[in-house]
Amino acid sequence: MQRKGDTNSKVYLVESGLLRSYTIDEKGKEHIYMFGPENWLVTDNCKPETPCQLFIDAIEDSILNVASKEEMVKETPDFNALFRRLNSMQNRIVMLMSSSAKERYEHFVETYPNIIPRVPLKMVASYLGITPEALSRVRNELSKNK
Amino acid sequence: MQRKGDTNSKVYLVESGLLRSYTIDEKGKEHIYMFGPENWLVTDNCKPETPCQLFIDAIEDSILNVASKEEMVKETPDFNALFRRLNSMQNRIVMLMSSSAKERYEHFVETYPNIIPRVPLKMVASYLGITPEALSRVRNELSKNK
DNA sequence: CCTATGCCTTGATGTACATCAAGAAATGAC
DNA sequence: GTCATTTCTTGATGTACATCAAGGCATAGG
Repeated sequence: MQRKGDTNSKVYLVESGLLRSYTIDEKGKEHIYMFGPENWLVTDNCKPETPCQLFIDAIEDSILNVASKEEMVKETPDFNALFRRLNSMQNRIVMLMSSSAKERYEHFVETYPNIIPRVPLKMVASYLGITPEALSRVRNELSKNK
Repeated sequence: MQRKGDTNSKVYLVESGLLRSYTIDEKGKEHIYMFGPENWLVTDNCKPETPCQLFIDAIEDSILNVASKEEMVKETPDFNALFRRLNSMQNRIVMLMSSSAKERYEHFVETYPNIIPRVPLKMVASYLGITPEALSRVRNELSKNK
């Protein structure tokens, strides 16, 4: 139905049935991102033109109302901000489920390089869901490898 | 600025500065939910009339554009669905950062009781970010205590 | 019937991270 | 400057969860 890397910018409104969207990590393990029961809107919260990171398929036989993201944009002002927001939440959840503390930190540094110098590291640790001690060791590790 | 339990249904658009929204768990530890640098919209994604679960305050001196959620609703159709969605993502992230596998499972059962019987437990485990084995042990634990 | 295949469980062991404790380094108050 | 406070680091130990391996129990197909 939808596979990682597709640029299928669809939005699925579930009329009946049950969808799931999920990632598959490098070890081949699935991480379900969301179940989509009746009346849920299932989509990859990435920008319409970018490749998807999620797989979407049906767990039960389902009836769907399919729209394109572009259509939705017309109906909803400032949808770009919403996409950004939802997208970052999504990334966050996926990171929390499937990445190590080190990976989450590296991702954070890449994504929000301007935040790092502006907050105490313990706040970054908190954002990443780890302790300041763990973050300290992660950074120690990373600086050695350079 | 905003404290947990307030029904301060405000939306903060950050013009300059830096906000953070965060939870404090039962051990008194803070879990930052989001940083709000320039041009970000910071709010608790709960319904306008419900008490907030997040604290919001400023890390740097900040200039904010404050609106009420009600105002935003008028400008954006189907905002209710959006609130539900954002709210569930937020809960999810908070759970992932601060709760044990057991707590996450209990929360899931309460929140989506209708999902459980409809999917294999291994999918629930995946949704919770744990292995099927771990979920099995958690359920084992819980059934003993009844 | 027998044999797959997928799901769930249980046990043994490993590991990433937390917790606790202490000290170093930076920051600010006076 | 001194002292206090906060931040960051380092080490020792604990624990929640993962991983690996095996077996039981279904349901489906021959």
